[in-house]
Amino acid sequence: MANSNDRRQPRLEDVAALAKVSHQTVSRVINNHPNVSTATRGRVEAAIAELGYRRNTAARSLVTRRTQTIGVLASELGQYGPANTLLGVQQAAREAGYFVSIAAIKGAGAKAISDAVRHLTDQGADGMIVIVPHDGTLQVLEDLNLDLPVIVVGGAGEGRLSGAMVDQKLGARLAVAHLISLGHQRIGHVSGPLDWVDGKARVDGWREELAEAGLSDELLVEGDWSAGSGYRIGQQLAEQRSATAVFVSNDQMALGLLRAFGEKGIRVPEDISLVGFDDQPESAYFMPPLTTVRQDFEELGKRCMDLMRAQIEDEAGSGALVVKPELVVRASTAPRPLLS
Amino acid sequence: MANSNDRRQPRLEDVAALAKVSHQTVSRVINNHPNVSTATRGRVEAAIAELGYRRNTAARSLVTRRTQTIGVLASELGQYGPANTLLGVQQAAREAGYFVSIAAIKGAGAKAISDAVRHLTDQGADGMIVIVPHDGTLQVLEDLNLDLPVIVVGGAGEGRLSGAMVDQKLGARLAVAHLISLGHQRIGHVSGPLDWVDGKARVDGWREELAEAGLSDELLVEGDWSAGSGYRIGQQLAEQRSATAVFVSNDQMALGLLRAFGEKGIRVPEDISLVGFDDQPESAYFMPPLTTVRQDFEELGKRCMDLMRAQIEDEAGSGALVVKPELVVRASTAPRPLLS
DNA sequence: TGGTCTATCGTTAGCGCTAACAGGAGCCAG
DNA sequence: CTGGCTCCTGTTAGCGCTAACGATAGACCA
Repeated sequence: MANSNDRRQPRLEDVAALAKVSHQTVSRVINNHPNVSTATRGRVEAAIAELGYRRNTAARSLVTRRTQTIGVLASELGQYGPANTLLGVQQAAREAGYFVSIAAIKGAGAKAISDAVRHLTDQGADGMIVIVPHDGTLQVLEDLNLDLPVIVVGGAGEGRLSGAMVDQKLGARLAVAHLISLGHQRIGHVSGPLDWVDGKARVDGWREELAEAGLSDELLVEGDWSAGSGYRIGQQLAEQRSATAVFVSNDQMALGLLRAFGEKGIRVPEDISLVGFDDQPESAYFMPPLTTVRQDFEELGKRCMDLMRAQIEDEAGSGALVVKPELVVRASTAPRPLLS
Repeated sequence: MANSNDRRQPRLEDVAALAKVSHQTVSRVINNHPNVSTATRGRVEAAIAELGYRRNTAARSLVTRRTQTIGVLASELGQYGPANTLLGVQQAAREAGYFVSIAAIKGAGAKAISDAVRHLTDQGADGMIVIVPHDGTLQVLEDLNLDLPVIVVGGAGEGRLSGAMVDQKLGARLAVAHLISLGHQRIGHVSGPLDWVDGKARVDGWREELAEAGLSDELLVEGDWSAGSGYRIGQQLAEQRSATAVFVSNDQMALGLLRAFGEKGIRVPEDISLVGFDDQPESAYFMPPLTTVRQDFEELGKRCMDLMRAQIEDEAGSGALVVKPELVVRASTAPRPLLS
């Protein structure tokens, strides 16, 4: 197939020669400029196809000062949520003709963040999407005062740094409302770290729903998102026995609670009800299957990318910025036990 | 700080003017060429620092025909293994001064793959790392006959397409050997899809270890990696009751089995032992905590990136290509029950 | 002293593309 | 028939960088 004298990639000039036009006309065809006659357009397109021409991105970037690259700054990429958000971003980006370059960071140290940001700007990223929903990170980014569009996934909407988000507060309220509707009155909460945007928002939602029902919001314990922290907290809660239901800020911690309760002989949902958050695929196979709040991370990523595109191309943002979460009722919740 | 008349990014020329040398000398300093006197080098570096100069990647790529970008082709990026492999790749890449651009695909259709590959080559990737350990994918890639280095994570080592891998067969044998050492003789296997490289390798390991012990390898069921498939298969196995131990090809399917067994009143590990594969962080909090085979995905990604770098820069590959897995014994395995 | 060699630095060309301008053909009104 | 317009196409310059070659000065040896 390939020409054995395989010199190198064809360039505009080669296409132009074959189509008997100037290289500029070929450029016009590629970029969909008007004012190209149908006839020559056809000849050019045929030549492009024949040579298998592909535009050189570096050359184009050099002159347009655009790389068509979106940098994604992410921590915890190994986790379900961030990984799937990245997936959504990538998909939307590719459809829109953008490349996605990633920079992962461990922890949220200022240096790690600025190094990663620099890495992305060195590549000439046209914009940056941040999947590090951690207060400290936002502050560092704010201070860096970048001169390119920055979208923060789940961003708080305050200041310049914002983006699409899942309505965390609503999700939390759905969970708590579900528990209240089952008759529970002492509803605890195992939160994520409180310096994480999402963690805090879920606490707020839990509080608000309780307040409206006139219930107490005393029972709050802070975890670190990991199953291990859920396990340790579960052991404490098992000692106290002060709640009949717990809203847990993610499914992994809920798994930890489940095991701690199992070991202490506390039955879920007979003795205590549990609601998680995220709806990872595995959660349907916990014992018992976990009632949880589903958030569509992929959709979230897509929305963020759409927003990014609107900013870069100076169009009006189209889609809604808030993704609605959804309660998925399974078997870890039941009516409040009579005694207790 | 910044000059209020903030024109644009400084370029070589600006640095050169400030340091009173030619732009070429600045280029030499940046690229660590020899034959630059210490004095001028110092002046140039000072000028670079003062202006905050950063080299323009597009311009450099245009002339060097290198983008310093590694494309990562991945499916199932939402899963624990691939996501963490990507993490390792990214980390090693950044340390080596490479950018990482991703293209995710759903499924393994030939068109999806070639579109993604084209997307990466359009960006001018210097090399491609493939995290799609699926036979069909490898075939498609082979047929595309790309003229850039391609590293396949977990690659079979056959033909051009290979890369670093975790020794899957060894991992499977560790798992089975552990079960045998506990006295089990009827050891089943729930495999991953058999057209996945890893899935097949684990079946082979299971077979080999059984054969050496003179045990039967009749009990093989194919899953699809998901917890759901594990659940369905678990229900079947619970009916049959033909094995005292099952080696499951990943932790998620093991979770499904666990739940199916739990529902049928089959106790793990008292009635049946279970070994998983992967050692996801959650597996320690299953009920019971899962004995499994740990593979270090991040290390795997790093090794692949090292290999890539060696290929691009024409050095001898340094590190070992095979990462050793490790058996993690927890509570889902126990000696063979006496009756049965 | 003169020639050669080496270390250091400058000059020139060009990577492949797009923006800006220039030019020519066709059309219409006066 | 001419001026001015529109539509299409070509020519030129330059994005910021590195490779290749040229030039200069000092070192070193015969």
